[in-house]
Amino acid sequence: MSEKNRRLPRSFFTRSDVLEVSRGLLGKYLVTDFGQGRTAGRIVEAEAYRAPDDKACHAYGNRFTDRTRVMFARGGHAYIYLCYGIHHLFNVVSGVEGMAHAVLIRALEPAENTPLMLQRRRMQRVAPRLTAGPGVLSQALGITRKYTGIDMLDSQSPIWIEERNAPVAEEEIAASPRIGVGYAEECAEWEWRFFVKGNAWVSGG
DNA sequence: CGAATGATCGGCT
DNA sequence: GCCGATCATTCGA
Repeated sequence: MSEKNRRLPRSFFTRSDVLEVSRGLLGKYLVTDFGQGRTAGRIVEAEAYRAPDDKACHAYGNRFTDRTRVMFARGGHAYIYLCYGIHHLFNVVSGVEGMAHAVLIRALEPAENTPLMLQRRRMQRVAPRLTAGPGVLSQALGITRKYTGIDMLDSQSPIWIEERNAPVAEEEIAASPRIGVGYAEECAEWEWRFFVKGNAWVSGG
């Protein structure tokens, strides 16, 4: 790995403020390599989820089940689950062990190996629907829920996050309520969705 | 064990 | 803009 492309350290993920981790992930690169070619995208949209007080979080009230178990692991693990029976949604676990915080990655700007992404998406040409949206970006990068629970700081991990020196300035970041969490009562209003203003790859919502 | 419910997407009108 | 797909997970009986 070159000096410019370096994996984020554990300390990036174990910070206690999941909102800071969410904003900090904008401009970082999500990379996968399952042995059939590396694919990568620059993160341009992310949402924070935080137990125990956030009703939109799967671990609300610190609910501990087989599915939510990995959210309680220390920052840097991957939490991936199936949504609407079809879509695999990728989250970055944050906080120290015992804190069930996670960041849903909602959109990527394609950065590496778009031919393989197009093939996985069964698309002919590059367009926003290639990676704009949490379900489609997982498909483009080959991420499925069988990888939930992996530690992305493990050197053997096929999924990881790196810095490539393409930072996002604070003033480029906008916030809004999270998408699709209308059921979460007062938590639905919290502006915990962060995205790069004006970026063409941000999902419509 | 049965029933309800999604942190969505894409096709059709 | 609306609507159906499709299934793991969760909770209550």
